[in-house]
Amino acid sequence: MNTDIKFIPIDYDYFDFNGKNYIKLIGRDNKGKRICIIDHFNPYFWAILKQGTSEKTIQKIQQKIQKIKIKSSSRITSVIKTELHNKNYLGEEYKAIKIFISNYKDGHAIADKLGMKEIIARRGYDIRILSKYIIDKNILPLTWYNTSGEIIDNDDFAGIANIDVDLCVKAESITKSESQPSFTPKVLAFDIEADEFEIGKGHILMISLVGENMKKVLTWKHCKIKQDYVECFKDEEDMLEAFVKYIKEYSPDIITGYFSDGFDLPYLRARAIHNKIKLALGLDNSNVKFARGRIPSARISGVIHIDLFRFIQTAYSQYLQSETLGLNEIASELLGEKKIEFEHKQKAKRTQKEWKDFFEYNLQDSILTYRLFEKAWPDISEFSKVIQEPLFEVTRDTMATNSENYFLHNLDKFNEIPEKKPIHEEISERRMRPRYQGAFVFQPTPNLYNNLAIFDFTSYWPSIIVSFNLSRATLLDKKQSNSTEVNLDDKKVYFSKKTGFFSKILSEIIEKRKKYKQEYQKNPNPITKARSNAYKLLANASYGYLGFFGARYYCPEAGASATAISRDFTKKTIDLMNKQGYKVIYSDTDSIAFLLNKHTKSQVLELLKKINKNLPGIMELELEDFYKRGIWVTTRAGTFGAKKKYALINHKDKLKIRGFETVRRDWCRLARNIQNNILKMILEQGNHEKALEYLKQIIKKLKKREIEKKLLIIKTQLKKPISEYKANTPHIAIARQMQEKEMPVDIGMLIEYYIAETKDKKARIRDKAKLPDENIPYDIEYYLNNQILPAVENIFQVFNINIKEVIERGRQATLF
DNA sequence: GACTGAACTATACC
DNA sequence: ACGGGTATAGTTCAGTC
Repeated sequence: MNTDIKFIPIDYDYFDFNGKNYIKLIGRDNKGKRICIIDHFNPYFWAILKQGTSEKTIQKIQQKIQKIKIKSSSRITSVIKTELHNKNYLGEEYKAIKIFISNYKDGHAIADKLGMKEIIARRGYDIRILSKYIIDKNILPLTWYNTSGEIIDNDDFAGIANIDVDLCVKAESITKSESQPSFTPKVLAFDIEADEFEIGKGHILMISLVGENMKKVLTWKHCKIKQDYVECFKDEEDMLEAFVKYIKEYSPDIITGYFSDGFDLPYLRARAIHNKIKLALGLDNSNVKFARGRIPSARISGVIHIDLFRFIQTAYSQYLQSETLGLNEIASELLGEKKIEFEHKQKAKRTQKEWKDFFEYNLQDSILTYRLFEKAWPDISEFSKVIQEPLFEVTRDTMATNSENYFLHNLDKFNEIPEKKPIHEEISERRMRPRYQGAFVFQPTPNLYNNLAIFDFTSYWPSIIVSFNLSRATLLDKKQSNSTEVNLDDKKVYFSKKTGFFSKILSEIIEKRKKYKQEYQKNPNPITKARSNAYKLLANASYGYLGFFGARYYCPEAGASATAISRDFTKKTIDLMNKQGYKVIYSDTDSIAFLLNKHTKSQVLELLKKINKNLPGIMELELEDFYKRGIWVTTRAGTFGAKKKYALINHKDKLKIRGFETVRRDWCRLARNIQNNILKMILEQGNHEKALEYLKQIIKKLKKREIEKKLLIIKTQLKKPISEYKANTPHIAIARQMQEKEMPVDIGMLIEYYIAETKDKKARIRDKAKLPDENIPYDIEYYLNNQILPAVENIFQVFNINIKEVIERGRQATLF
């Protein structure tokens, strides 16, 4: 029976039937029904021919290729057909044979059989079949399609249709719909609590589930406690089975958790195995599968599992203020939610009241995850649509991979054959590469400055890459008549002036970013913002991509050229500004801070126009802001001005603090707060009087032991397994103590401690470091000399005040 | 045993 | 293994006097 439906693909999968590859799309129709579409797809790859190979030879090669067969236990893969095309590869024209094969899994094996000397490269066999399908058939995620085809039943394709959907169709035609109504997926958030931190070691005590019209906590513990959302089961096994049942009933498009790739789903799997039950969450009743990777990604067949932590880490973290990526902190920043403090105790110690709080806490985490998902959905879905990769992939891939995928999905417009991924030896070779020289940082003179402004280059790296056409394909072997020459430390490199596909795609990204940013400003909503943001992230990742060892279009020469060009422009602009009667006081990479020197704001804008007139290509300088005051200090050694460390106040009294201890999470709150307040007082008032008084008061309090302990806690991140540390630092000493006490210690955690007084005055700091709950008095001298004074010393030095002497004088004065 | 500089480590800036 | 380089700064640790 035939049918026509309007369908939106959400999940992409594939399967083999009779040795051939088929694509399985899961999504919804416009009435909200769950649909599965089976589509046929013939994977292919390219054999690139030596330029000048004769037609006759090519025909012979094609005939040879057509006879290739790969036999394995489960299938015979053959070449279905070959086609000859005129293609581009790294910007040059070639004849290339397009080789269609019956099963993509044997692509590598078939490519290995192409030893003919006329074939100079084999490409495209290392692209995932689902990406290839999307590129080739142009069936994009989260886009509506009019689909017609034959309804299939459970017996077809060896039962592939025997899954939990309303309708399964074997596609005959799939065409993009004219109307693209907005789509809201059905989402379920979940979170587990266990009595042991280590995966699988303890029991899962409870699981919360939150969706639209769904708020549940499933448990098998303390069932007497009456809470309407708590549902009680006989044991862990029953609870796990109910968890699976509820998810099936709810039938979500997306299941979301926070760190669920790394914790919740591995734990659930471990406990399911222990209880000898199947975690059959897939639409085909399959188990959760874990893909290889640094953090294994948990995949559920037919349902998109999204670990929000992973997406936030790659897409948001550089723009967030939060010091950790924990759910509570991120939710409080992104949603403005107040944090719920909850102390994780050993199970034996919990009171009835505490169990009640535990249930509520568990539910709250799913609520936060659900709301965070709603907030992130525009970004996640736009990312998927812009990059043209499925939701599962864009939420797991790093920015380098996302960028690369964007390029791969846009190569066809340039008739370009994709470059291959580097393999092991090449990767290790690339990783040995010495660093190339980076951007320019201006050596500031420490002082308090008045009346200044900052210019910065918009999208600096992308604009240089585009304007100078820097890329792998445009890098030339030698100087040509129409090439750009760039001087690097040890050599000269040349780039063609004929615009390459990399620059073209990147300039499109920048243009779209501009366009959607304007659209957002005209019509501010989460979708226009997300679209603009997706292009911004892609543009910003392009420069790092050039130097990344895993990149298909790896080109450190282009990266090094971009920085060489950047240094040139920044320095030239600084010179020009100084000659015009301004005084540049600082610069880092793409920004220039300068004194107005009696110039008016409109004169500054005129200067900006003048500079922009002479900038090449799409390079552009813009005004960041005008500032009332700014302070630069010396380094700790005190001999010269510190780079990457300054504080500014604009004309609306808004502070901008960079690099100071205030913004560093590995300093105690006390030192950070004092420094922040002192910077604020000095910048607001233009002098240090009030700040000095304030400092004296705090030091008095410190010496009288009136400072709360929570202000004295120092937090340091554990960045690798404890055993790999060569130095025995305070945070490692504490981490070891925590392990002995069987407290959870894991990579990525912030280790918290404070410095306590000891009898041995010369004891090492690590020997004085104590866990926060210990009751030994804090070490006054340490907090004074190693926290407070280092944080404020060079600020007062700007006013020629030696703060140590002032404190010492104060001490002697009290003696008299 | 005090001192010094290198090594190790963490974190920020753009 | 899962963008880049530049920069500051604390603590430990090994070598020197």
